[in-house]
Order: sequence, then C-alpha cells, then structure tokens
Amino acid sequence: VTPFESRALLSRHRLRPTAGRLGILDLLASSGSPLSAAEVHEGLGDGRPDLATVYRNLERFAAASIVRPVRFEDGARRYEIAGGDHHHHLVCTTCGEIEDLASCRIEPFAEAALHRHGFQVASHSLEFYGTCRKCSISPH
Amino acid sequence: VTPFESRALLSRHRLRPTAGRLGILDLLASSGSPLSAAEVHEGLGDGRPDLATVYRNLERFAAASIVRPVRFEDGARRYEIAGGDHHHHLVCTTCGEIEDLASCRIEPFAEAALHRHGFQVASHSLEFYGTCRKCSISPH
DNA sequence: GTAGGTGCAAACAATTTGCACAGTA
DNA sequence: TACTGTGCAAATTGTTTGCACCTAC
Repeated sequence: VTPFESRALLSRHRLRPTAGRLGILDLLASSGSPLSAAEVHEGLGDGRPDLATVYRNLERFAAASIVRPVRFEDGARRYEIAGGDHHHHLVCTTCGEIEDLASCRIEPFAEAALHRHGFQVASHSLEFYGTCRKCSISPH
Repeated sequence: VTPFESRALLSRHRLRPTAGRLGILDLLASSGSPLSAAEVHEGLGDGRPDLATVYRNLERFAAASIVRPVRFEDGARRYEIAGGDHHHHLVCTTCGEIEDLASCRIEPFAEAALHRHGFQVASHSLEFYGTCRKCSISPH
C-alpha cells in the first residue's frame, strides 16, 4: 500500500486523509504482522497521533473494512491491512513473531457445523502457536 | 465431573479442595460452554468466592491443566473443563450461545506450517462465528 | 464556515496484586 | 503450627469518552 493508495483508500470511505491516518496505514502496510494500538503508537515515533486517536482510527478503519482485527491468546487486539488474501497466523510463543500462513481450507469444518448443528458460519478465526524456525534453531 | 471427581482432581494437583474451588469446578462442569471469571462469580450466587479468588483459582486450574482458557473475539477470557476431547466452538453472534464442534482435522494445516515455514505447531485455536439454528429460525 | 479530526484528561472495564485474616493439613 | 487460601481494597492495563481546539474540504 503506497501513500497514494492509502489516500485513495481513505477518501473512498469518506475519511479525511490526515497525516496521522496515512502514517497508521503506512505502518500497518509495511509491518509484516498485525499490530496493536500501542504498537502503532510506538511505531510512529515522536508521539503524534495521540494514542486515543490511534484507537479511534483503527476502529474506524475496521468498520470500513480497511483493516481487519485479530485477537491472539494474549488478549490484545491487533489489526492488519485487510486487502490481501484470507490467511491465518503462526504465533511464536518464544520470540513473539507472527507469520502469515497462506492457505485456508476451512470449508469442511463449516459444512460440519451446518449439517450437525444447523449453524451458519459467517467468519472464523484460526491461529497457531508454537516455535518458529529461528527459535527452534537457536533457542532463546 | 461429580463433586467426588472434583475433589480428586484438586488433591491430585496439591490444591486444597475448598468449597469455593469445588463450586467453581462444578459450575464449569455443568455449564455447556466456557465461562468468564465474571460469569463464574455471578453463577455462584450469594457472593462467596470473591471475584479476585475466582480469577486466582481459574488461573491455578489452567496452570494445572484442569481447565483450558479460550479467548473469543469479544476479548474476554473464558475457561472450560479440560477433560474432554479436543474440540472447537460455534459462537452465535446473535444470541451469544456457544456450542462445541467435535471434530478437528487440523493436521494438514500444521504440516503446511512446518514444511513452508519451519514452524513447529504446539497448539491452535479455531473458533467459528455465525448464526445458530435457533436464531436463524426465529431471528431475534 | 462547518463538519470532521485530534489532544488531553478523565472515565471505564477487566485483571492483578498486597496484605492481614481465616481455614486446613 | 505452618502454610495455603480468601476477602477487601488499591494498583495496573487496555480501551473508551467528553470536551475544547484545530484543520481539511
């Protein structure tokens, strides 16, 4: 997501492209993994946008489906750019790194839910916890 | 989990079988779905065990693998008795009910993680969100 | 000029912790 | 008796909100 795309993305949703918003989107786009409000705030350095503003904007972005919220076991709410393919996450419980896992063949589960429980699946979350390559080679 | 089993379960882990602990375990065992600390506290009525005590004990139980923590999108930490089979949850976003979904054929995902990322999967969480049978028949 | 956006501080909610007292092995 | 467990209240942490000021259309 280049600055230009961020701008377009925002105006498409009637959100004014302020410096703070562009910064938040750029940071999320350049980060490989989902970020919490606190991490975004830190990552933007000097201080500008206020933490409360970061919270407000992340929520606005999520409402506009510009970003997607993800929740891991630590309970913190994180956000990632919503553009890409549907995917899941590999969370390393040693170093904390989060990688994307591309494929998702979840349909059999959704069908089981429908047939056995009459439950219409609208969305799902699937996250893996374990040890990433780096950490299994040189344990912390 | 009968009262007797709760007792045995606790003493097996060197945890004194107090009335409060037995109550918490019985409530979790009789509830079909995972409960938060606040829900356990409410469910035990009159007041006894203090909310802080409920938190402390749920954490102790989790450390002893007597209960398993589950985290849904609402961010609240819930706990369920750990005894049964590995399973996942169907969370109805209309009425809030949580059903268990028995089967879990997650191995292909774990293998993909290992082969493509060198990531050793230790555990995973998989939850579905949607509309349960009751709510799709008579919308709230 | 006006509606929308932001900073700051206070309000909230969920969870944790310190400490003195109570209960159990 | 010694140690574990509990109640109560205060401290933390994560997130939301009210309000006055600022800024992009």
